[in-house]
Amino acid sequence: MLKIYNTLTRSKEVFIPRVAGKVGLYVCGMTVYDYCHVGHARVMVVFDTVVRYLRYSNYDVTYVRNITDIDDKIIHRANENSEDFNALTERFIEAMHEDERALSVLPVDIEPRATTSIPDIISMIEKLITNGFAYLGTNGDVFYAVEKFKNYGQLSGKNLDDLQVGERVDVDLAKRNPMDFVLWKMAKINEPFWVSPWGNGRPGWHIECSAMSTCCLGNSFDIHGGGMDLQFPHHENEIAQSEAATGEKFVNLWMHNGFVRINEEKMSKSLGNFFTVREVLKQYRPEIIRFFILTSHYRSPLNYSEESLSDAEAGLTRFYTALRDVEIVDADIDLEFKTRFEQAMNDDFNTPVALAVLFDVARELNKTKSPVLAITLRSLASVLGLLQDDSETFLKGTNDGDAEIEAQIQARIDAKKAKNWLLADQIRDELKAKNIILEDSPDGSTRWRR
RNA sequence: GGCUGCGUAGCAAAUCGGUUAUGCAGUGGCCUGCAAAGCCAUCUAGAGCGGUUCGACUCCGCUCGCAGCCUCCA
Repeated sequence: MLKIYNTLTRSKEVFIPRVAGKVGLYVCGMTVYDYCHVGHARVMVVFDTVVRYLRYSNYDVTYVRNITDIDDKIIHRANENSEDFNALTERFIEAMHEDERALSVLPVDIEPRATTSIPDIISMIEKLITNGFAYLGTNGDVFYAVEKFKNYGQLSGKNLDDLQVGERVDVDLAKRNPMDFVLWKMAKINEPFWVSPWGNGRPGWHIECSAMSTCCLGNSFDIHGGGMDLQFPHHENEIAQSEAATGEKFVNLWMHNGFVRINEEKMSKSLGNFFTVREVLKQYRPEIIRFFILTSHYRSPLNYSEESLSDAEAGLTRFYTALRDVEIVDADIDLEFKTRFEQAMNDDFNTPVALAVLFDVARELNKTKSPVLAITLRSLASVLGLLQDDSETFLKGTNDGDAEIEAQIQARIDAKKAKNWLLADQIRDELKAKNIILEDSPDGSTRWRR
């Protein structure tokens, strides 16, 4: 029985899909004006793992994750680069897909873009105006009137009266209420625009997600996810928009993942303290990043550090070492470990506990070399998107220079046969200086890893 | 000011009202020419103060500390 923590109720709930056996999942994706950083990688990996586990649990999942390909920052960056905004977003969408593939993130089912959803966005804004939830501001922008929506604040636990409006941001006098937010923004000179009943302009940020999610998944759907920082105002506003437009309950279950931190501080673009996925990939193999992300529960903070990454590498090495030399056969997996793994994942996708179960499998496997345990380890790990590589490939890395290493190892084997321990140890030390670790087998052969 | 969440051993990270989490590192042993890998054993816990309880790291309250949101943010 799968339980998931619902931000809306602040408790773990037994997951019951609207339609038996089917799950509609929408996750707020990236604004594509720069490379993805580790924080974005966390969203991708976490929800990829959620989807993998739901599918493993025999749910028919429709996974939608949008791309925000028009907004102020994109326009700004395109201007900085003297580049067409479409060219800019295309570049970063391609880069994002590359990062995802590297991290073994499976493609989403539907990847709607704001710029190709304009008619849906306009029609939702029209409904909001008709239903009395939106109005034309004095500057020509269309705004959502938050006080018209009686449950405003239900997700974030905020009360309109308690919010310190205007303390750090100037109040826009075009709005009736300072908390009102823009649905349609008039284009300034030289800005990209789309034609609408309210003039040439572009959609506000929040409305695109309401339009795209309901278009792809229906007025009501099962799970909506995203980073913690989107809880307010983004997701709060999505609820207000969608429910005011459709008159139906928008989403049953809200999932929010925790931040990646650096030195106990949120990793973010605005703070400038971020590492892009491709930067980290220069130093660590992609599976290490994925493993690192899954060593922490998705709602907990995840502190990024060199030490955490090398710990992750050590952990993966242990797994791949255990899998080495064991024949992978087609067999039923060990029921006890399978049950423990599922219990962990059923408890709000508790990947740290699931990994602990896999480490227990690895210990047994090391003791017994049982093919059943090997297939158990590999198939359960595949639910987490891990351990699908060949052991030798992982342990040796992809660098070249292997022939030279093999030659030195042969020289050492000869030295060992001659009981020339001094030379044998010298060769081993030389290789160790190049981060090559040797392991002698009882049969006289030697193998190595990086 | 309002609202969230968190505080576990050297590091990372979970579970759980009473029984070994787990990984890395350390220590002792087995194995090895010596190592490495592996196996076995083992040392470091639960911010502080109260309360509930036969018993609390686990539930409740308060204090302190940290992070986040209230502005774009995954």
